[in-house]
Amino acid sequence: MLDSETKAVETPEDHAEELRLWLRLLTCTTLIEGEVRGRLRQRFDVTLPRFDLMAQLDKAPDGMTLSDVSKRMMVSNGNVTGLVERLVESGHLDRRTSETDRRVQVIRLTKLGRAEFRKMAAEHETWIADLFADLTPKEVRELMRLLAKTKASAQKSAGRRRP
Amino acid sequence: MLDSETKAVETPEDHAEELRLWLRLLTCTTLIEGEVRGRLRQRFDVTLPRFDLMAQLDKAPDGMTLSDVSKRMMVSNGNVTGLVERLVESGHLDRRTSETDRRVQVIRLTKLGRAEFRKMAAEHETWIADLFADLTPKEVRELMRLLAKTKASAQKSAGRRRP
DNA sequence: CCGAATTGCTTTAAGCCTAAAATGTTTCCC
DNA sequence: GGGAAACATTTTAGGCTTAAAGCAATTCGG
Repeated sequence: MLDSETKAVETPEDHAEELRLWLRLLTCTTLIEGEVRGRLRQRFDVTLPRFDLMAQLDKAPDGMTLSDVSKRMMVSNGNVTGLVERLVESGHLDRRTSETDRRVQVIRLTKLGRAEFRKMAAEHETWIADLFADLTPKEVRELMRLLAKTKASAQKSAGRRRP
Repeated sequence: MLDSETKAVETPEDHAEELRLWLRLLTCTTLIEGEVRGRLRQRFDVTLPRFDLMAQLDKAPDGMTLSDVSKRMMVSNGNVTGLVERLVESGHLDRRTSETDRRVQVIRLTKLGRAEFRKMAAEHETWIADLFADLTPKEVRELMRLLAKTKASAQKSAGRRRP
């Protein structure tokens, strides 16, 4: 029975490499996220989730539904409800019920919201550039490619479990 | 004054590439994290933060202080306090005050905690392997390298602001 | 020594986040 | 048309998370 040697049938497979990769990916994200969170708070007294939500809306001049936002931000529906509530309260968002479908809420940035967001976004972009400053343009491109592939792989795997 | 043309002094620099890279990094992490969180809950009825904390302790048979855990997990002190409280309550952790420094709390996995963690970790490793399954070994290595560089770059940048 | 930092941890207040159940609305299809 | 299924959002209950303030214990500099 040479097969058992060549095929390593019973060997519990070693996935330590992938595990380390995942931990490193998580570390990078946590590190950068924490840095951005702190700067947003100090410079603009705004939370990261609020900034993220405004970033979504800035790309959609005609507004978005709560479901759209929820999918884009990859957070739960209930989460968006609360986030929007606070941003409407502070005058950054405008929210109205759709006239064609009364289930749907459409939200937009107010003039104030847009102005404040643009100011923050400009600075935010320089922070990100600085955080990634040691990567060469080529490395940035390669990282983009590998992360795109990672995303596709993860989506496929997630889909297999919950189709 | 040809300088202004050749040097592009006033051009606001374009960092769109880095920004897209950051968003992609964040997407990958959020995607995988959400998947792992859901599986841990469904299979073992445990939360991701609890699993992460136990993972730290599994690597430290002699226990760790709360500060150590806080640094390793990159979360706030107060966060660890609450997390540990609940895990001691459920019998997974043992906590005692250091005899040489009465400020310090040393925590360890209990026998139960270790047994349960090992069971979860084994399965967890296969999930991660599956999520990254479409990457070749070479791509995994390259991604590791680029993320290491990213981490170093981000740490340097963070250090510049808060030394 | 002894007071002043520093360190390790906890508390507090506020906000973020999820899963699951509930509510109201629309669509589908017989 | 009318009930069932699907959909969009909100509510609920519980847990996570942070920044900042507070409390003890230790260390450090004079």
